[in-house]
Amino acid sequence: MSYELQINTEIIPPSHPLEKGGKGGIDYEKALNPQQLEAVCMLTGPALVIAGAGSGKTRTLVYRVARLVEKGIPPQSILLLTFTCRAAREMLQRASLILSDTCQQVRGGTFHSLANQMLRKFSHHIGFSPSFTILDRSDSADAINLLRLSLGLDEKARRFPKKDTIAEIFSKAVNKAITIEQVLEEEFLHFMEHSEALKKLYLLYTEYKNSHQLMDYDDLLVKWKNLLEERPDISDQVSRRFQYIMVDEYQDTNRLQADIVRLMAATHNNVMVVGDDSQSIYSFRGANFKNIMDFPNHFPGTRIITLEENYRSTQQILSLANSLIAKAREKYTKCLFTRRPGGVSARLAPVPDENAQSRFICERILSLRRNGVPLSGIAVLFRAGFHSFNLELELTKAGISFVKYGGLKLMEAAHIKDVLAHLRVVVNPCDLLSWHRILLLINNIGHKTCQRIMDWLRDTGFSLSRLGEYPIGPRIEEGLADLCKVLEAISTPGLKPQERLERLTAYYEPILRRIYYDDYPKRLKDLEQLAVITNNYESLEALLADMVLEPPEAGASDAAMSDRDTERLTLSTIHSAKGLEWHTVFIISLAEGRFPSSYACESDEAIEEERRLMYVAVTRAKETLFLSYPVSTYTPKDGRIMARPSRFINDIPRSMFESREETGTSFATGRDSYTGTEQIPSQPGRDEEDEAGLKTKDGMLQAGAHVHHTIFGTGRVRQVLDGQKVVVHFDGTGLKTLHLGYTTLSVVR
DNA sequence: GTTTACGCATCCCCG
DNA sequence: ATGCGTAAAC
Repeated sequence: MSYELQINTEIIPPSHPLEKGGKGGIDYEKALNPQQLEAVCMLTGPALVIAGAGSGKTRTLVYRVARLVEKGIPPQSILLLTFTCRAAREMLQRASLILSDTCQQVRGGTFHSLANQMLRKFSHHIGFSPSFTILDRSDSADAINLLRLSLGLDEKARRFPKKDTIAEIFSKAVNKAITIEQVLEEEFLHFMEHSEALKKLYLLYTEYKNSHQLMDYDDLLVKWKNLLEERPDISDQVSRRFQYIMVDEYQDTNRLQADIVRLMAATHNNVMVVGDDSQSIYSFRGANFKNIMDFPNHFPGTRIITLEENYRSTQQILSLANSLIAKAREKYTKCLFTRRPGGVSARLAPVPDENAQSRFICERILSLRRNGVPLSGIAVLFRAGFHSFNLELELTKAGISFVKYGGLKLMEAAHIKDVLAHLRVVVNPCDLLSWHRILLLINNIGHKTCQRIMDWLRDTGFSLSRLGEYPIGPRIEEGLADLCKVLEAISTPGLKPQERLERLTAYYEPILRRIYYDDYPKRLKDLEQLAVITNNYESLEALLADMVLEPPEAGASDAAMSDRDTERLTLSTIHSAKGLEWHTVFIISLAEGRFPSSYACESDEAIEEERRLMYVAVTRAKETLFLSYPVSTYTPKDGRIMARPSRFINDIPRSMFESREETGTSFATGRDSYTGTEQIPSQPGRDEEDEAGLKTKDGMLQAGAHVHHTIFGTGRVRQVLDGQKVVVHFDGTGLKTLHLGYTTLSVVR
C-alpha cells in the first residue's frame, strides 16, 4: 500500500510495550491514556467521543476494534463506518497487527459503500435490479440537463441555474431533509423564481432514475434509509447482523446519515461515534456539525468522552492552531494541550507572486531534504486543487517527485467516461445516460439520431442483441454495426473484466484519435492506467461501483505509487488531508479570495467553515509549519493585481511567527533548524488531576462567576443558556458560547 | 433537418 | 482544459 508512508497517523513509540498482542494479550492500560482507555473498554451502549486533532482518535478506534474481537465478538458483526474506504482499510489493518488477522473480517467502509452493498442485496424490495448503475456527480448533472432540455426549460431570457447548480440544489435538499424551496431560500435566493420549474424537474429526475436502474450518491443513502424505515423485518435483520457500530468523522455526517445510524442501531444501541466539531469541513455536502451535539439526544444515556491531549504537534504549532480557532464565533467543546513543549515557530513567508511562491517551496524542500527530512514527511496543502498547478511545474523542473491528492480524478476525464459507459450498458442495458454518451461518439450521429435510437431501444425493451436490427440510414450503418459487434463481444459471459476492456479499447482507440487528434497519446496512457486497475477486479459490477465510490486519482497509478524506492512529496487539498500528518507542512496561497475562497466571503457561516479548514490544515503539522502568501496574483482577466493576505494570517498574533518575517525575495537565505531525529511523544501514564478547578455540570455556574479556560484565559459568565450552554466574556477574546457538556471550565475564586 | 466546428465563458472542497 | 451555444457545412 502506497499510503503507508504518509499516513503514519500516530506512530507507535519504540519503547512502547508490546504492540503485537502475543499470548499475554494487549496491554491497553499502557497503550492508552485514561480517556482513550475508557472509550476502548466501553463495549456496549451509546458513546460520543469528542476527539481533538491529533488526540489519538484513530488509535482509539483501532484498539476498540481489537478489544471487541479479543472479547469474542464475531468480527462480522462489527461495523466501522469511515469517511473514505481507504481509512477503513488502514484501521482494520492496524487492528490486525495488534491482535490478529480476524480483524480484517470486520465490515468497514463509507456510508455509500455499505449502502451499495445492502441495496444490491435487497434490490428486489425496492423495485431495482441488483445490477443498477451508480451515477457520480457529473453523471447526475448530465441526466438533469437532458431532462431539463426535454422540459423546454432552456429559455435563455430568464437565467436558469446550470446543470451543476441544479444538481447541487437537489442534493442539498435530500441531504438536509428539507424542501427545494427551503434550499433556494437559504442559499440560492436568486433562483427563487424558478422554484416551480425546479420542483417539476426534480420529480422527473427521480422518475427517470427509477425507471432506468440508476441511483445517484444521495439515492444510495435515501433508499437505504427508506428500506430500513419501511421494512421492519429487514431493518431488524440488518441491525442484528451489526451488533457493534462505530462511526468515524461524525462531524462530517449529515442528517440522512445520522438517521441511518439510528436505524441501524435500533435493536441494540451499541454505537460509538467519534468526531471533532472544530474540524467540520463538509457543510457543502449537507454535513452539519450540530449532528454531533445532537447525538446524545437521539441516544439517551450516551457516555461522552473527550480526548484533549494532542500527541502530534509541538506546543508552538498547537498554540497557533488554538489562536486560530479561538477567533471562531461559536462553540468549543474541548481544549487541546500537548506535552511537547517548545518547537520551532511557524514561518510566515510573503512572496511577490505565485512563481516566487513555487520557487520558495522548492528551495525549502531541497533544504529540508538536505537536513534529513524525507520527502514523505513533507506536504504542501492548499484550498483548491488548481492552486498547486504552478507549483507542480516548478517541482517537476526541480526534479522533486510528488503525488497529488484531491486533484482531478481519473473518472472525470471524458475519455475514461466514454469507455466506462460501454461497460455500463453491458451490465445495465437500460442505462440511457450511458447509451447517450456512447451513441454520440459514432460518426454522423448527433442529438436527433441519438434520441431516435434511444427511443427505439426503450421500445424494444433494451435488448443489446437487437441493436443491430435498428432500421438505419446508410450514413450511420457502419458505425452502429461496429458498436454492436463490440458490445456483443464484451458481453460474452465468462470473460474477465480486463479482457473486455482490451477488446473495448481496440474499438475505442480510433474514436479517441478522431476526437482528440492533438493529444490522444496522453489519453491513451489514462486508458492504460484503467487497464491496470481493472486487472484487480473479477467482476465488472465491482469495478464500476468502485470507480464511482472510491474514484482513483488521475496520473498516480497504483503501480507507480507502490514503488517504495520513490520517495514522494505530498500535494493535497486540505479536504483530502483530513486525518493525516507530516513532519513539515506548507500551506500556500493564503490570500483573500483563494483561502478563504471567494465563494465563502458572502456568508459568515461559510467563513467559519473556512476557518475550521485552516485549523485542520495547521494541525496536520508535527514539527514545522510554513504559511506563504503571494503579494500579487496574475489572472488572465485583470492582469496583475495586488492580493490581500488571508484574514486568517491576521488572526494569528505576530508573536507566534518566527521573529523576522521572511520577506521579498531574500527568503532563500533563511536557515532551517531541525533536530533531525524526531521526538515521538510517549503516551502518558496518568493525567494530572483537576487543578483548583471544578468540573462544571448543568446549572452549577451562575451569571457573574469568574472562570478560567485553558485557551481563552479568564473571564466572567454573562449568561447561562438552557443549562447546557453558557456565555462567557473573556478578558482576551470577548464573548464566547461554551457547551458545558463537553468543555471544562475552572471556577476562579 | 442534422451534424460538426468554432468561439465563448468558466473553473472549490467530495462519496 | 471542459462545456456550453451558435453558425457554418453536410
